[in-house]
Amino acid sequence: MQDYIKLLKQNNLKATVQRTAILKSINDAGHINIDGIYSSIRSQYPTISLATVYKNIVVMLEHGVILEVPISREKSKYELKKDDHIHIICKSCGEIKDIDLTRDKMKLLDIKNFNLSYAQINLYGICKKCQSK
Amino acid sequence: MQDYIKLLKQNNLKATVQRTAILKSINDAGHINIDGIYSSIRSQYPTISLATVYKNIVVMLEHGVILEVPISREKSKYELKKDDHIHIICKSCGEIKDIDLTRDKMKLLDIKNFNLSYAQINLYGICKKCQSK
DNA sequence: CTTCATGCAAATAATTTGCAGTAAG
DNA sequence: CTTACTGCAAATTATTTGCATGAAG
Repeated sequence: MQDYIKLLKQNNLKATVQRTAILKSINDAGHINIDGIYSSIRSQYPTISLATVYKNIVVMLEHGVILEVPISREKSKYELKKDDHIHIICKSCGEIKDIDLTRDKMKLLDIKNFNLSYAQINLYGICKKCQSK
Repeated sequence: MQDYIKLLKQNNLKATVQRTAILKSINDAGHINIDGIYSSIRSQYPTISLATVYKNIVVMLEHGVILEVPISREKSKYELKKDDHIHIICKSCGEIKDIDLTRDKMKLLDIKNFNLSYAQINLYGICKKCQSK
């Protein structure tokens, strides 16, 4: 829990009990959507409001504490910010597994056991035109 | 237009004027969200309803005619189904450019001119557990 | 003909906002 | 203290649904 407080302060955010609970929920799940976060926290903090979860997701995204994982035909999930990695997303159960991009030992087994139907590779940044604005 | 009719019939869908208009709108734009489709079609077919656009996006996704491009912090865009490719997405203007995965001549210039901040690589398929269900 | 799609209006779901009270630093 | 966060309720936005009519095959 101390780690989450540090993480928030490092990113210029007040460390409230709601925020640390959200980060814990995300970290425990790995990848989880808004409703999942809300219901997982409610058991511990029955008074937390859904609006608070929404507001904090926005602010933590803006401050780079978490990342959104937008998923075809589903509500976005969220993860703690970490090194670049590939998501393998099961279209049946929705489970998401991370494949780290450590060049020397990419987990080929996980990919081999996965019946791949399609890839979605998005690179985010600033295009040439916008760079010169 | 004839092409869109063929495309729809090949995928066991009735070729209505609304559907071909949606496909044309998507193809013209490359990548476009629901509202963009709706407003681009309205000038030609003022009577089309937003509900029809929604319904047809769903059915054309299910039949594999189009693909959803879910985007962090924005409404999903849609594209015609085509060979695998990478999206480079400008976080400033939202423009999406395709990078074809033709191994021999990947458009490196486009990537070089792009100020990359992060990559999002999602592989969709069926995980081992679900395969044996 | 028969089946399925359309457009409208209404229903539901998802997300955002305003504001008074409260906690963090 | 001062600023910013929370929770609630209300507002807004996004998406889905039901149904009578109309178009496609």
